[in-house]
Amino acid sequence: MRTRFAPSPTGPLHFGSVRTALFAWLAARSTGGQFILRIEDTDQGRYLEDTEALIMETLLWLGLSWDEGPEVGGPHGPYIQSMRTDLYREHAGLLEARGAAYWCTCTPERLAEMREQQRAARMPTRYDRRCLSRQDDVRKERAAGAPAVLRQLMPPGRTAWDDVIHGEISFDNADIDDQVLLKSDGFPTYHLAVVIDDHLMQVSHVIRSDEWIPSTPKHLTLYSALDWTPPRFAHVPPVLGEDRQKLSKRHGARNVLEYGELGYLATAVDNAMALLGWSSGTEDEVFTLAQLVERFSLARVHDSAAVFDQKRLDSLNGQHIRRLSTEELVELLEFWLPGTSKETRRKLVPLLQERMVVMRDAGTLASPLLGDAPWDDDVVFPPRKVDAATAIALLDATCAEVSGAGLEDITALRERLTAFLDARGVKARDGFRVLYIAVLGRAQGVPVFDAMAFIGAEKSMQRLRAARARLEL
RNA sequence: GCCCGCAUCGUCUAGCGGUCAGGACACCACCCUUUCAAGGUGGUAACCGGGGUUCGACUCCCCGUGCGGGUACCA
Repeated sequence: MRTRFAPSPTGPLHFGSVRTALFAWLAARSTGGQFILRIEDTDQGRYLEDTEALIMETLLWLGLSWDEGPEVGGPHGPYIQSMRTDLYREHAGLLEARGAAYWCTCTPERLAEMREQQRAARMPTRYDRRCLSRQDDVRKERAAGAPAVLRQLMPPGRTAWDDVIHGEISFDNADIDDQVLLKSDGFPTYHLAVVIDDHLMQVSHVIRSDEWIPSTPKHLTLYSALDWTPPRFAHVPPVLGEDRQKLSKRHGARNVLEYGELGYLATAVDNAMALLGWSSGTEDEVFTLAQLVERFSLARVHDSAAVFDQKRLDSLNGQHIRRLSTEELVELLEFWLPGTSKETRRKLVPLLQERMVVMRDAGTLASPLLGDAPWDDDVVFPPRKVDAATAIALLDATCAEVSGAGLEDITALRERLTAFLDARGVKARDGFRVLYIAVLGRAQGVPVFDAMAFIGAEKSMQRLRAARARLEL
């Protein structure tokens, strides 16, 4: 199977567009085929500087490498449409010679007016083929330098195909417009370019977003006029935002790369995207990219739109973090806990791993251990169910224990302090909250005794005494 | 307006004529527990509506409704 992802460089990639890329990539990889990246920059007006680089960076971050495309090249290049204009013009000429396309000199103004009238008459809006019946005049106008476009001549009949996702879909050709193939600036439209490129690049399965369904008959007609065997089409449903609107740039859809900056693992993002419209058929849902390759099949891709759920991503990210080996996490943490040694991170991992939702959480969790533990002003101290006298006694007892027995055996330390609280009729869960606040500056976080062992006896006692001082005021 | 697609818990989904309609996220409760998490157990929660077809419809067909998309010299 040969698939491709063909984005236009009009902005960063969001969850919806990357999901389509993931499916195309997975389809190719899971069948031992090739994945092609092609940049569709035929619209000069919407082109946005630097987005090719952004697109490639995004795909690479997610682990979606391409076999053919920009940078890596390939046997069917170039893989940037603006560098293939000769190819498009050549085939456009062929189409014209075969009577499958004709020139049109209608002005945008006339076209707009025509559509307005059709709409007012409750008719479908389509080009009325005025120029088709006056081709001699059109030829003269073009010779005189009049701007013109090449239009596809939609033949009568019906066009149908067996969509991989949707099954049989068919259109009455009469409902389909004579699509512009070559714009007056000489550039091809998407419709011409996509057909030529997919064929020349030997794409076997066109996996693209649902929104292309209405133009597929145009493409199929082109394949037929060119005497080419069309590829299979797989139109994947859209990804919707919480507002049930299709994810789009103007709708605040986030640049996928931002998830990385927020501390999401690429593999978790891949996993979350795959689950939007695909399911394994088993009850397993947590997969790495490699595991997705093993299980993926286009046949199990859904045909209805999916609403993106951030909570689900969070959950998946936490699960992927927990599945990391200590060494893997130690590596990854280097970026999130700058300035720490590998040894330090190794000691931290057991305390952090099961508490992180995103990598960024490591910083929050570890900060009281790596630096100061600023007091959280919202915290109630002493905490509920513990009076000041008990809190002071506990703090003193802890200090005495630490200076005496040290922090070698925190299990024994905990047991002695539990007994201490017991004797005073205070539940350990309530009493120890005092220690959490004293040591971490807040009521929750990594386990206190581990925290004390980490920062050492000296610093621990300092914090315990500082907390005690607050109670005496 | 015209054309096309889609429709199961709040969300992602399993289901492919006969199921107590299953799982996950979220939510709630309990257990575990030095906090918070994690983990465990249990719970609340769904087949858009109406007609058919059939002994039997979530599953098939039709209509309606809703949502999404297309209707550009944008992709």
